[in-house]
Amino acid sequence: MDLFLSTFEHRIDKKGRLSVPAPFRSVLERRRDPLYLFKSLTEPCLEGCGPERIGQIVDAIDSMDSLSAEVATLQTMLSSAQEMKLDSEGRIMLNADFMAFAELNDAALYAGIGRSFQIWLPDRYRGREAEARARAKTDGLPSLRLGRTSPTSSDNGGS
Amino acid sequence: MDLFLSTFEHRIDKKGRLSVPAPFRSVLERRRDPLYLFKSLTEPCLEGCGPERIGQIVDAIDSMDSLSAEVATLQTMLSSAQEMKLDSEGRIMLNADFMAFAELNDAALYAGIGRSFQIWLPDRYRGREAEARARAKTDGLPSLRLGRTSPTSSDNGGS
DNA sequence: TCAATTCCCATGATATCCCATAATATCCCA
DNA sequence: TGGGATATTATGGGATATCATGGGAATTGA
Repeated sequence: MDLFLSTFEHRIDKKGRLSVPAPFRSVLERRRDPLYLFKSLTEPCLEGCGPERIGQIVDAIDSMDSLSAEVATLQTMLSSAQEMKLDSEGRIMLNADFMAFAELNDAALYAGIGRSFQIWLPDRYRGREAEARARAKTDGLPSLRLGRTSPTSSDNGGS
Repeated sequence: MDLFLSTFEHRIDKKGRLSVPAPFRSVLERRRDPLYLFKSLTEPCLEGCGPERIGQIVDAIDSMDSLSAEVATLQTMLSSAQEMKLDSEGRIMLNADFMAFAELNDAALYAGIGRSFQIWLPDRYRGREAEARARAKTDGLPSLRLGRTSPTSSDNGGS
């Protein structure tokens, strides 16, 4: 299984070009996948993935009640999605909408989160990371009971 | 079952290279596993493991509510995780983020803890070990509840 | 025609490959 | 069982390849 992992900070040059991290490129190339970007629904960042994740969203919409609010939400994701073409050096160009949405200017931070990755304003990302680590220290780690979905964390700080 | 056990101290050379202890390498080779490192969520050290642990985190994220704080925590783990490529001599290169996080400079201490291992600043590790032994002397041994894998040490004295 | 892309090449920094070496551990055979 | 021979390990250095990045020129599009 090859995944998008680790973080990379890259500059956005005057022409608006941004290198895709080489490890991310090789994941996509190995799968012969194009790269899609879309605006995150919940955070001020962009999300990147291959076609299979886009397909999952499309399938989810097909299987849901077309009148539900959730469908509208997923459609919003799709309508911001865009297939990115890489130049011969492995760079993408972010359109003005993407740049404004994530409030990027001259640098971007890629954060690999497994099957997809995010693109953040570097300082904003680092702030979030610090928060998450502080939370983990006080609240403890999420229990990794694998193969089980138990969002009901009846957690208690029991020593 | 082969496990990561014992401790090893190795130098980090001027190029940032660090040998992986031969016993740890042979565990990974026997399983044909690549090596992953990520920043600990609770301690100033790096954690090393095989792909199955990473896969568990990815799957856990997919099965949880994407807005929960726990997902954010798990994503923080993944975005610091990295597949390490070993050179022909069995060394890894620690990036600047890893070095800074664990406050390493010219030496590192590997501590095998079974299914995974940790990488520490040697002096800091030895301090923790002394504390743990002192605690055991006053508090007694934790009861060994077998059959549980919990990498979390839920409470730790401040530091 | 002008502006915005896309293509192509240049470059410095950095990682990777390959070789060498000293110290230690392991083997082998008397 | 001992002790020399051989392999393994950790470590270092030079040469080479890769990567991120920048800029000029060609191309597109309106």
